[in-house]
Parts: sequence; C-alpha cells; structure tokens
Amino acid sequence: MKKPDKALSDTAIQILDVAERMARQGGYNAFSFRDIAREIGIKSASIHYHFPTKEDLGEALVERYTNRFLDALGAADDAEPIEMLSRYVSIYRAALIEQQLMCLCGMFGAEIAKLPAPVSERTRAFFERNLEWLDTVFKAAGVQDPRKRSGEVIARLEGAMILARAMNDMDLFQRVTGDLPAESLRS
Amino acid sequence: MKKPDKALSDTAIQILDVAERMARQGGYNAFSFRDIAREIGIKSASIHYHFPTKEDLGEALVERYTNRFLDALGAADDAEPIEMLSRYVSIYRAALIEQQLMCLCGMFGAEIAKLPAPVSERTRAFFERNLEWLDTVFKAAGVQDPRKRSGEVIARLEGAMILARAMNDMDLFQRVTGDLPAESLRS
DNA sequence: GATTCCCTATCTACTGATAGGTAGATATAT
DNA sequence: ATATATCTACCTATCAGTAGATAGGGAATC
Repeated sequence: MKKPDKALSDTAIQILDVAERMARQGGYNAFSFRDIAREIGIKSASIHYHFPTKEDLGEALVERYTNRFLDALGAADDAEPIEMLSRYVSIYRAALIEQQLMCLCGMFGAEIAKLPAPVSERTRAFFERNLEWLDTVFKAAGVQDPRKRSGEVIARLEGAMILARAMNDMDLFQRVTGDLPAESLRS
Repeated sequence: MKKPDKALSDTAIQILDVAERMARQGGYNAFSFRDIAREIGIKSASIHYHFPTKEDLGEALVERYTNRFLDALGAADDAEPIEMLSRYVSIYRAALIEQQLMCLCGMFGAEIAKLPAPVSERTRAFFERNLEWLDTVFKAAGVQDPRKRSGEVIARLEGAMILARAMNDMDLFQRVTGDLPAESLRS
C-alpha cells in the first residue's frame, strides 16, 4: 500500500509539468504563473492555491525532478559499474534527445546565484546526491579519487547538453559523451 | 595606428560591464535596464540611446565577450598543445575563481531556446570559434577526432563551472579540470 | 567675437504589458 | 456544513520601450 507524503492533484501535476518544461527551456525567470495558467486553461490566481509562491513552485519543481532522477538511476550497486555509468549517461541523453530539454538542475545550477535560497539549496542537494551515487559506483570499481571522477562525469554531461543545444547539434552530445562510461573507469 | 570599428563611450562600457556581470550571475532575464541604470547612476531611458533594445544589448554583450575571450586565447599555435590547453583551462578558472561568475556563453547556452535569435546566433558563434581554436590545437598534437576532443574540453569546463558554483565549492572546479590538458592529449 | 546650427548625451514623463501576489465570492462534492 | 478548488477583480511593482525637452560643446557662418 503506497502512502505518498502528499498526493498531488491533477492540476498540481499539470502545473509542474508545464513549469518544468518552461524552466528547462529558459531558466527560472522563463516561466510565469500567467503563462502556465494560460497553457493549462485556468486562471493564474488558481496556481497560488496549489503553490502559494513562485519560490514554492520552484522548490516543488526541483524536488520532483530530483526524486524522478534518482528513481530512474536505481541503486548504485544494481549492476556492474560500467553498466551503471551507461545508465547514468543514458538518462541525460534521453532528456536531451527525446525531451529536447536542458537538465533542470543544470539550468538552475548556472543561475544559482540569483535563485531564491530554498530553490538553490535543493539544486545543490540534487548535485550532492548525484555525486554520492556516482561515488558509490566508482568505489565499487576500485578507482582512485571517486569524487573527482564523479565530478568529471556530471560536468561533462551538463556541459555537453549546453554545447549540443547551443550548436543545435544533438549528435555532438553523443560524440562527447559516448566513451564516457569506459573512459571514466580507466585508471 | 588602431582604428576600432566603433569606439564605445565610457557610458556604453559601464552599461556592458554591469549587464555582463548581472547576466553571468542569473542569465538573460536577470539584467534589466532599470537595474543597470540605477547602478551606474543614470536613467534607464539613457541606456536606449546606447543600445536601442535589450536584444541589441545582449548581442553587444556576447560580441564583446567573444572578442575578449579569443584575444586572451591568442593564436592556437602560439605554443605547444599542452601549454595552449593549460591556457584555455586557466581562462575559465580565472572567470570562475577571480570574477566569481559563470561563463556568459555557458549561461546563454543553457537558455538558448528562449533567447532572441541574434543573441542565440552569437552564442552559437562563440562555441563554434572555441571549437575551431581547440581543433587547431588538437590537430597540432596529432590526436584522433579533434572535434570530439574539443567538445569534451568545452563540455567539461562549462559543466565544471556550473557544478562548482552549485556546490559552492570552487576547489571542485580545480579537481575536475586539473588534469584536463594532459588527459585530453592521451591517445 | 558673437551667433547659429547640429550632434551627443542625458533627462522627464509617459505607455502598455507583464510580473507575483491577495481578497473574497462562488461552485462542487462529501 | 465543511473542505476543495476555482473564479473575478484587483493590487503594486517592474518590464522594455518611446516622445520630446534640455543642456553642452564644437564648428561653421556672419
């Protein structure tokens, strides 16, 4: 029997979906209550019922994104390190290629100096938990300085998303990250 | 005898300086004519005299940033590849550590889907010229698939800036990019 | 030498649009 | 009756952008 902390209403989910897409296209200042409301066919005042302030909405956005991300990753010891790293890369690739969107936390990470504190803290937590997950994988693989490797992996993936989108060349993401799993396990 | 295309007035330079800092902190929507004007002690209407629209200001921002960046890089064959790559990394490091700012084009690259076309085009041109510069270095070093290596270098540096800022841990940038010059020249 | 004209650069005052946010009425369903 | 969810109507602040007045400095003309 599942017992979610708070069950989100359909409307709340719609709001999050639309806001997430807008945020992942243009950043924290690129989604507005009015735009979201217009797209899902309600009034902007109604959004405040579900998310009292924009800060709250931003927090909920990062929270859901982080949970989904970690869910998709699964346990860091589910399989061999090389396979776990391939899975890690494929999640970024899917976001870029299939959704045609930037990573939400990559976007917010770039803007972090101007985000409301609760949002920036959750963004930091996203990266912290990703680093920990990767650390576990690299430790299992017996590499030196796992934290360094973990940072390299995240940096290359976030940077590759930006570069591929800026160059409007999604193949570039594949070229830049294709060998990442094997390379990052080299001693 | 130097003959600059257009000499920028002191005020125009001040506007660009303030706008660049704001943009590199929070993105394209994080600088406003009013904020810039307030900081340099003029009225926002006066900014329109120097830069008619925000789009024009954004373009000028990326243009100046790109020119300065390429100037700092110098010719790609100035020295040995390993030295040129070290120089490349050090320019990013200086921006992050000394200025405490994100790369302007890394920021705009993330937001590229929502930028005015002239700004996004110039942002793309920044990366194109950076890739070309790195290609030249890697070709001189005789590595295979220079474009792939160039993409990896840019991706790792832009991503490392985001990660270090998000984690509020500037040493992380150093750890993630410290070996980059030597590593990227390995066959 | 004084006057006229023009260019640069700024100002005041304004516009219409949009931002996030609030109060309170209303409808629906349990 | 109460809780949920939405609405209308409004607020203040800010956004980019415009029109037109003003001031100062040359340079050319008288």
